[in-house]
Amino acid sequence: MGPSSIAISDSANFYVSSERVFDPSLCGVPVIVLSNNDGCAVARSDEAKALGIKMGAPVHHIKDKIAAHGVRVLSSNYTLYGDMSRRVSEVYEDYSPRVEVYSIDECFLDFDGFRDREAHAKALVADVKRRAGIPVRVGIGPSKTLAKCANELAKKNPIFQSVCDLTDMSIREYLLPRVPVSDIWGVGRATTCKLQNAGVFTAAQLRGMPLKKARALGTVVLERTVAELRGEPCIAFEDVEPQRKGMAVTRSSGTPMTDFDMVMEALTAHATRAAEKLRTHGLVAGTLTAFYHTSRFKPDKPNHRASRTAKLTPMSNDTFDLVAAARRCAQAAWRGPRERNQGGFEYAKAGVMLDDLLPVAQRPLTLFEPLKNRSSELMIALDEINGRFGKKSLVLAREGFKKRTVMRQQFHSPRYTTRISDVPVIRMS
DNA sequence: TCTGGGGTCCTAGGACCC
DNA sequence: TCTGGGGTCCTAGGACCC
Repeated sequence: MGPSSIAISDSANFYVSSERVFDPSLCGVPVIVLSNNDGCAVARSDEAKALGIKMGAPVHHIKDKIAAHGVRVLSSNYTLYGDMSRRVSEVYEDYSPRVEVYSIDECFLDFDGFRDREAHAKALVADVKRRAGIPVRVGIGPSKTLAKCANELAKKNPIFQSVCDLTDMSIREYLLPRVPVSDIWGVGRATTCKLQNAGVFTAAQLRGMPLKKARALGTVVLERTVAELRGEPCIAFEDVEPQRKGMAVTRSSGTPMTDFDMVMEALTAHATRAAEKLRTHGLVAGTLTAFYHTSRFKPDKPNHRASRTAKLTPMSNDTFDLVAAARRCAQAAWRGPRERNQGGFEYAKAGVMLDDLLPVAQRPLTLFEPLKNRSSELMIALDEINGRFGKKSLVLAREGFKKRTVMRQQFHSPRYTTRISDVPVIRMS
């Protein structure tokens, strides 16, 4: 049985807010945080949003704005954000018996049984600000979708002072006609278009759509959304983390990859990282897919997308196994003889995806497998060395020694919370 | 010059089987 | 001459999310 009152708390401009905790000079001024490779803006402060900087805007498209308004630009610092996320959810634990971590900056909270939900939420908002330094907003409702609607309303209307409660029917009657369908959780661009063509523009109108019609127009997902808008919860509260099904490590390359060895260096780095991720989660993978492709933003240049899948038998989380599989895939998909790139392709992105994941303990043994796995000790040593001396201290030679595959991260802030050497020295006088 | 990365779920359609 | 129907499993691709 799920809770009959659900809250969702989300952090405002989470990456920017995290940076501001440790660098107050970022407060009150426009700030953006960039994606990997410093490619585009993935987080913006309110001031940056006010300048018209859009989510996902390529940096080179907005460089005039950045210069003209003195926008502060930061590379993403996921170590910091991950740690701040943990601090915020620790506060949530004090305000709800059940917390579902939904994303790095959002948690669902079981809000059942609190006498004054709004006061409780406001206390939570103040406490997160005090203990973690992060501003959050809370939406409350009888289903996840209505809680999300409430959260949207709290975000967009300062009048709510960071908390909006849609549990009450009469309040829903007043507010749902004011929520556009495009703002509803689970309704994206394609569905918005279909709904509008059918004359459905608001959350209240969508709520009134017959379930069968919703299913025909969309899928079972839209049907669930309609039910949830009516206050009938269909999406479970998941406070135990479900077994993950796949994982991926993919990157755009700073410079175009023009020969097999360059592609293979990137794939080696990604397969290595993927194997590390598997080991941290105590998992093995049964399938590996390697891909590489040219840039979709250069339609005038020769275009090629390559992707191959290999079975990992036995299932594995060993760096050498994964790199070998990635190599087989890359080679099978390579156009022309290895030494030559016959199409003159400039590959812009490469990645490794893993599927059929299983906890190590449940790994099926194969007939000819040695009882003691030689490689696991090697992998433990590898992880320990890289843990102690820093990422990529020890890598496979295949990854290459040249700096060409290193990510561009020009504006990286210090790892304030996880590296003692990064903590700024404060001089007392 | 320079355009992110990592997930989940659903559906349709093909292959295969009896 | 007549040329089924129903089930499962798998995969690719779409849509959506943050």
